[in-house]
Amino acid sequence: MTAGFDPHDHAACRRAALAHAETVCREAGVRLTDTRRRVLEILLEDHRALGAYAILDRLRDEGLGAQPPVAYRALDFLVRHGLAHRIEHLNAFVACAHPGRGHAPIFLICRSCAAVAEAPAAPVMAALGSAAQDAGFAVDHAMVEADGLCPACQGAGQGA
Amino acid sequence: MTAGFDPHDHAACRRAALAHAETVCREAGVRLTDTRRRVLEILLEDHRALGAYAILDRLRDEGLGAQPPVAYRALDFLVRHGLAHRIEHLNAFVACAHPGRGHAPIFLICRSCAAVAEAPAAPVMAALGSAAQDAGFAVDHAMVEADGLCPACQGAGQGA
DNA sequence: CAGCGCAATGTTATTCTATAACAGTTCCCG
DNA sequence: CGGGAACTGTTATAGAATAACATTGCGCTG
Repeated sequence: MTAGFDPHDHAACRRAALAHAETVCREAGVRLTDTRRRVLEILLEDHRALGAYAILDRLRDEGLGAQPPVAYRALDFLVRHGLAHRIEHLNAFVACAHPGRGHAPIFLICRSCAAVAEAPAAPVMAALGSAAQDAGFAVDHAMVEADGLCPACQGAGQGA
Repeated sequence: MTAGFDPHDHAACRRAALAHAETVCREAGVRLTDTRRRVLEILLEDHRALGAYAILDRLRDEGLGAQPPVAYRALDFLVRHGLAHRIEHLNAFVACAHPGRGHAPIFLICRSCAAVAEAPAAPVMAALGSAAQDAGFAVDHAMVEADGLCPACQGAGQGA
């Protein structure tokens, strides 16, 4: 169940993610404020990574705040609650693509169209855990990001 | 053969890495200039990630150049030739810990002492490749970085 | 050896990313 | 209604990276 590249009903996908966010926040006793919700909505527009400043520009256009901390605080919140993920390689953020699963996902990042998919992490994490154990290393958090080409961009013969 | 955490003859380790760098450059027909060599030496001082600006400070102290591009160009060169790696999660760089093997390694990063080890990548990459294939994604380059505690810091009961 | 061309360096300036610090506001709970 | 915690607004600054352009060094080829 890789989430991201497959065609799907994206309007439903967004609605579900937003509803899930409401639930998560209610259960955690935290507030999904206007700015936070709006940042999530912006990230949910498509399965693509956005930089904090790109998001900030959008917020500014909408009169929701013009300073970097506004965007960063909302993004930190979303990441903390598993509603979005940070893509280290891009210094950017994506909405979580499969609400409901507690996870440390692995990311497939298309270098042509910038789409980001989340793939099943378990086998990779197992292999990583085993390598770490051999080294006597205790893993807290693993980051797995693959650069490459998504199915659509392979078909289009993209090189960049 | 995880490289990094185990105690070892580090002087020999550095010498070998430097000799390897000479070879690689000679074979590739590129020049290991003063700045490039010096940056590699600085990275080789220990198995730890250094930011570009930390390296730049060292270069400045030694009169080898004071502007960011000096450090970035040398680092790009080293990374391009497999003599150093970029740690995305830290926006930092480490010397390659096992010269000679063509590789896309996986990194184990101690959050207490900042040591970085390279662990065998094959099983992790295999699992990742399989997940990518299921998604129809063509992987160019995979980044795997695990945060946690190295053996020494676990023993010391570190929390930060 | 002259001169061409490429690789590498030096430098200025700028952009992008991220956070510290502090003042003010809102909201919930008792 | 009062107190505290969470949230927002804003200023300022730190940190990471690159664009752009002038200059120098080096090797090759004619």
